[in-house]
Amino acid sequence: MRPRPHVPRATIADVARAAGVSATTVSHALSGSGRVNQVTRQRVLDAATRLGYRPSPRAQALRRGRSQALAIASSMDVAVAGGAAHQGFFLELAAAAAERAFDHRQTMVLLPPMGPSLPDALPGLSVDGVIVVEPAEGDPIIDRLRADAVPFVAVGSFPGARDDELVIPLQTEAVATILIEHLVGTGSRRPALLLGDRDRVTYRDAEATYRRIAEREGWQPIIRTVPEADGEDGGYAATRQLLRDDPEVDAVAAWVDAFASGAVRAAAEAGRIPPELTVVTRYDGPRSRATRPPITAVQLRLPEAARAAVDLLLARIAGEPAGPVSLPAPELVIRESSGQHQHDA
Amino acid sequence: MRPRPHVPRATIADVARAAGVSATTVSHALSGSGRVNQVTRQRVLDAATRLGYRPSPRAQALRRGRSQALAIASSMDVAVAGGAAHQGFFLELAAAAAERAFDHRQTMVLLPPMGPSLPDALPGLSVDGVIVVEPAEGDPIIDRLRADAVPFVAVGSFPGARDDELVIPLQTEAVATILIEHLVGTGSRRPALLLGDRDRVTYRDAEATYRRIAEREGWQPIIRTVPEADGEDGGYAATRQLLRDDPEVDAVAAWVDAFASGAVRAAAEAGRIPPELTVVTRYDGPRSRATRPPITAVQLRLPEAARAAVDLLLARIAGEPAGPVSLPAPELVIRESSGQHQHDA
DNA sequence: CTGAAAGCGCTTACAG
DNA sequence: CTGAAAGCGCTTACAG
Repeated sequence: MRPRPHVPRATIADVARAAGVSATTVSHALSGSGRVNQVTRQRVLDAATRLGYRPSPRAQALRRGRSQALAIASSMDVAVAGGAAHQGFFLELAAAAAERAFDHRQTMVLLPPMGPSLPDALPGLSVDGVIVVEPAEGDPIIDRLRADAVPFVAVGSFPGARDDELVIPLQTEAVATILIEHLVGTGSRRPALLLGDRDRVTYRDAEATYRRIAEREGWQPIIRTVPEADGEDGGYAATRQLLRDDPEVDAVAAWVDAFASGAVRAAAEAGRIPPELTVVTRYDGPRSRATRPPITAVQLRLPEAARAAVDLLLARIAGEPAGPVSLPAPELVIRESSGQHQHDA
Repeated sequence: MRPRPHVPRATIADVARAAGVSATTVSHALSGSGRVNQVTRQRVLDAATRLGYRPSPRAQALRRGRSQALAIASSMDVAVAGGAAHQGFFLELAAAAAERAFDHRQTMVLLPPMGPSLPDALPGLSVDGVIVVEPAEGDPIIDRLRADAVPFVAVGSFPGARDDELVIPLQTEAVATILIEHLVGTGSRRPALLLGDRDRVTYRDAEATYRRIAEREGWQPIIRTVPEADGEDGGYAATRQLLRDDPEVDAVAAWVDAFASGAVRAAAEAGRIPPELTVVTRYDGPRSRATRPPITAVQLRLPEAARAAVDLLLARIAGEPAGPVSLPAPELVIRESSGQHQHDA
């Protein structure tokens, strides 16, 4: 029972010797490829079991040119995607993607949040494809992947995507509409929009939707840009300034959840609590729930998106055509940061 | 500028040819090992740059017998560690571990939460070592790792750990003491303890600490066991039963955060809200913060633990002696689920 | 300082 | 049905 420690793993040659056949036959018998006599096959199987043989994944990877591994990377700055809390959007996707990959007998490599050395590290990875979360315009990760011709799929559309590149849309237009219409519904007359300073499709869609509805409602558009790298503090600073510049502002749609936490803090400091000033954000995650008061946000269906990303990427790697992706519709989750308005209405 | 697509990656042979030297010399020049003439080295470097050469990680892995990859696995059941939310304890560790691994030029494989097929998949992984989160008695992951002689480090002590096995203690005694003494401080006279149904060191320590303090305080020990696989619903059911059996119970220390959410729900249903019935849990994570009311818990210093785990594991793989690990002390985070008592006291 | 050769452990035409 | 041989792309004694 007790396996001998420090004994090197059995190789295919060991099994071949034990079964009295060639390595070729062992390979065929174990993989099911090629014709092998039933009796021979059984002999090989027995020998393999007896020796506790497991094909070396390293050798298989080299020989096949496949690592049976995928990676997932976020192109968001650490302050937004990682940082102290290490929770949220990216990890929710990563966990679901890892599970799905495992079901496909693939491994999922968790890459750290975007930093200067991340793109350079990509070519050294032993993976067959990469999932890129919300790439931006001129994303260095995308550039690198393209240059090295490694298959990838983006979660979230991105500016400059080519026709043959795979994208799982995060329905950002629908999400933006839900959120901004919610502001309309809560009676806001002067809502501001807080976006990150990169060119991302989610920001574009948010802005377009906001402007469209603003025009319809007769709002004067108020849009501020926050450096993504500043995270929560950036949202705080921008909101503080906003409220000083224009005390009439009665709502803040902070697109990034970290910004929203900062916005809530700045609002509280200015004595502007929920019924008087509403804060909403795009992603309903640990952060929107943990902030006091909790922040109204949208259920984005990230696990479904992650699973679709894995399936699509694997199909692409295998050279198979990929079917169209359809995700369940996003849903508004009303929390205290705007719930009061709701009741007032 | 624009790299040609579909052109296969340059190999060491291509570089050798371009530089007019042997592959051996290319290898030496690039790795810095062995003596290589400065002029020759430069020629090699130039050729490598020109061709965009990157050593194949697959070939290096096979040749060196190292994959430059680690994996992280949770031995907790899916209902506790993963499930719908996909957040929490395990992911907080995984994210910090991935960052640290990256700093060491290693890759981190995110394994899905424990399930029947997980242990069997282990030998097929191309990794040099594994981080196992909170193993239990007879843990199948540990068994497998031992059998295959793959280096591992446990985050959290575990029953049956051998002398030469690496462990990052999660200071469970200190944590248990902080939590139970907090119940004393809030004036609880009849606190119950909710543990999972596996044999884990954290449960052992919690129970021992609880019994010790109970004796000192003259409490009658009330301990219930919940199937880990039942997650939040298990905590709910156990607490409901508990309150029916003994309406005098005035506090529940639910060791697993999922149980604690269930406990809060059951308490609310029974009309027993915070000042009257306190709930505390071990891990201060997204779950304890997101539950209404938020739950008093302990800041466990998981990122520090994850970093120590990576460092230790890498040292072990390299055959280096590993220094002793010391983590910052855990700290109580008082939230509404017990905060009122605090004020009453 | 430089290179020919072996070998890491497989898989896959190819031949018999 | 079975096996000898080549080769995936490196690194590392070893020899010169």
